[in-house]
Amino acid sequence: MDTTAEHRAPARLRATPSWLITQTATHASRLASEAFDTVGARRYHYALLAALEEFGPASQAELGRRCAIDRSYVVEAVNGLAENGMAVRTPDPADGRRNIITITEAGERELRKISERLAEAQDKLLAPLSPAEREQLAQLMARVLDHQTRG
Amino acid sequence: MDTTAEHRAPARLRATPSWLITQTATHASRLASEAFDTVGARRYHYALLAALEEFGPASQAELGRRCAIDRSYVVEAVNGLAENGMAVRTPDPADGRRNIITITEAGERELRKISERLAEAQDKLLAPLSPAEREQLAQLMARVLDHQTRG
DNA sequence: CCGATATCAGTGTTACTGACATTG
DNA sequence: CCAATGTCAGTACCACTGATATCG
Repeated sequence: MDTTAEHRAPARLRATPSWLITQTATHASRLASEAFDTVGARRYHYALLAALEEFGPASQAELGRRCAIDRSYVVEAVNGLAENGMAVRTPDPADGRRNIITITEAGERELRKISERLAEAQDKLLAPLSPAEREQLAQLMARVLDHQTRG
Repeated sequence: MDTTAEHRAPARLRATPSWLITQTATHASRLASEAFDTVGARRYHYALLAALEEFGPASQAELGRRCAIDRSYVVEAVNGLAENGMAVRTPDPADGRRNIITITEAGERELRKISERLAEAQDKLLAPLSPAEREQLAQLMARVLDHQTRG
């Protein structure tokens, strides 16, 4: 975007939390994408691998629920992971509808590699905030998110 | 999305600010879109009308810079506004490259109407936060945003 | 028959890229 | 010649919808 904002945004926008959030999210996404690119990964790789590592093998539907990714998109995401040998998809012998997705060692290595790069991106994103302020922001955001997903 | 998260998201995700932000932004966008829909408006209507009202007539390039909308998208956005009689596009007599966009009275009425609906959406989004916490969140976000846009 | 699952086809929004002609 | 502007064509990511087949 060539929108190098040497001007100030309208006060109405700056006073609208949803605008601040979506705008900040754009920068967050760009920085995260750059981090993913350095290891040839995608956004959903990180999410799915994190879920598989933390909770163990899971069905695609459960992965979608965990990571807030739509079922239809989980299909493509798992395809990508399987093609790159980061996860394995096998039918569930106990339930003919399900697939069981399992993370591989390569997937676990990839997850750690992505995490390092992503941490650098977080640092760039939150550069102007102190550690305490970063924590505060994360807490507030998590509460808003919990309310939207659970409440 | 049918991802009714009765499960908890992976700790790695919840510890990643960019994930929290983009996730929250998804909900913010949805709530804002619903608000826009009630008055038949779009996201960029609000942004452009707000800039036109606050700073007066402007070129498309300047509107893009103010609102952080790409030039190529401003074209379509202004088309939409002009078709609905909310703004007028005239060539700049002083600079043959530029158009001058001016808000109409209908546009100003529309802006106020959108603002009301949008305020309700903010309330739904930030429901779990106290007024002080909402202010805190806005401040933190604005600082992050300023750092990303100004450098 | 109902509900969940995996899959696929398709839509809509929006950020972004690259190209182009025109003008300063 | 270079920079800015408006415009257009096209890409990519992702949320979301709806349909379908299968299975419990």
